[in-house]
Amino acid sequence: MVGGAAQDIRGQILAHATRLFARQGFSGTSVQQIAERVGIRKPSLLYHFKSKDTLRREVVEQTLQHFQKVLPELLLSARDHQFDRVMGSLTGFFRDDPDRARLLVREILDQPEEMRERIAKYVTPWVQLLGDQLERAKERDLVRPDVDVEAYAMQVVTSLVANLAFIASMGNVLPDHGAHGAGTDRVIAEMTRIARASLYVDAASPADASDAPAQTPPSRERAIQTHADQRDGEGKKQ
Amino acid sequence: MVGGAAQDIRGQILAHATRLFARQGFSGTSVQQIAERVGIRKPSLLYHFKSKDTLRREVVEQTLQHFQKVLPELLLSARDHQFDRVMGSLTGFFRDDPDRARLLVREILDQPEEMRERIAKYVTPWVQLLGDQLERAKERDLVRPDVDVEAYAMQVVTSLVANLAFIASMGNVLPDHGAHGAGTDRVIAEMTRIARASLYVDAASPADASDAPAQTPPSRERAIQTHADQRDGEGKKQ
DNA sequence: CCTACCGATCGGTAGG
DNA sequence: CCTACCGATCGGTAGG
Repeated sequence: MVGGAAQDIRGQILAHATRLFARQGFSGTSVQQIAERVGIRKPSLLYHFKSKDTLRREVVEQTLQHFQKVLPELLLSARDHQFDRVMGSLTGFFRDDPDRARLLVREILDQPEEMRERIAKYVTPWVQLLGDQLERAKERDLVRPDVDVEAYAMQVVTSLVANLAFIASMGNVLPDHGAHGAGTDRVIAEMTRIARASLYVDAASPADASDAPAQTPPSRERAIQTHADQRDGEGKKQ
Repeated sequence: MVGGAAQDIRGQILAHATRLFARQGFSGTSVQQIAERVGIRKPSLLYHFKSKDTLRREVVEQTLQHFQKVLPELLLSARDHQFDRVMGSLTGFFRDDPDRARLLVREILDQPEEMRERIAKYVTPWVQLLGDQLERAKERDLVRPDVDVEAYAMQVVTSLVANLAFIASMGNVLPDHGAHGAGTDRVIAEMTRIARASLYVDAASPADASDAPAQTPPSRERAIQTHADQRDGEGKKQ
């Protein structure tokens, strides 16, 4: 309640700054430009954020915090199964606002030191948690023995962010054959397939009945193929 | 011979511009900064390239032309086998000068329209050629039937460029366990493994005779696993 | 949140 | 390839 309107302005500044930094880059965007979109003067903006660089930091922090807030439920609710669900949710975060992906890629290039720290803070814990789960799945012979679980997890995140950032900027480069025209979906589908196929041991090797917990007809139930086509609704360009 | 020295200056400008654009971005780099490194004055630089934007275009064009000049031999000499060799050479191009990767990523974000055209010109033909080869390998049951060959090829290139650009900027994010500290190799090794494992049909599954077409112990001859462990020397975490 | 204003730097041109 | 110089814009401050 207190300062509700001021909060709103701060939020507007952050929102417009995110958009512009993502699309034009930090040094390609002037404080003046951001202020214009918000509908205030430049010195007023600099009252809320005491420098352009402060604004940049808060924009990035906000994006990563949102990521951190949303990620846990996805990964924790998904054990070693539900592969497509995890991929779909992860993809969804960046699809909901592709500027997030563009912003992160730009920051990696522009502020590498800072981003190293932020990744250590926001991403690495989850990569390690996922890595542990995969390591256990490996012991149960569900995951290929030669997977470098940490590098794999990091790779999936990297591909995802890069792909979404690139598509957001230039659209899909693949020729759109077929009537449906959703090239983005095609890229994401193949990316998901690659991630899945390179992770799991292929169709059951019969002999590991010894190994697998008794309960299961192991490879089939894996729930992994569930939504192989998970994104129908939104990103579609029709 | 004619204008040899002038050519040299032009080349120096291009070289320093590539470096600076890759590391600081286009709008984060001033003409003055480039001129300083070359050891000339700003107006002299603008005699060789009539605007900053012209310089940018030539920098990008030069990088892509080098790529185009070097790629054919790699891909043509490699048929459906020699997977690791192709990946290695492709990786090598960007490893030789990681600024190439950073520059391309930046251009995708900064000049998406232009990059769409350039990718269509420089990359798509090779993606399609590779796609054709993979499609044939698919008919011979070497490649997984569900691979989207074009999307796959594009994905491999995208991952490669993104990974190298990120590593060039921030180094490796993975904890360096093991004494040697070559985290880059580890990332590239896992990226290569993912690309290979998600492409080829897996090693013969003994008991699924029921499932598999009668014909084949197909997977053995594949020549594909040649260097399946090409990261022994370097990337291994030991 | 504003007007007024700062020094610094930007890309680029004139003119030789 | 240089000196000299241009108008425009940059991030930011003073002061209210």
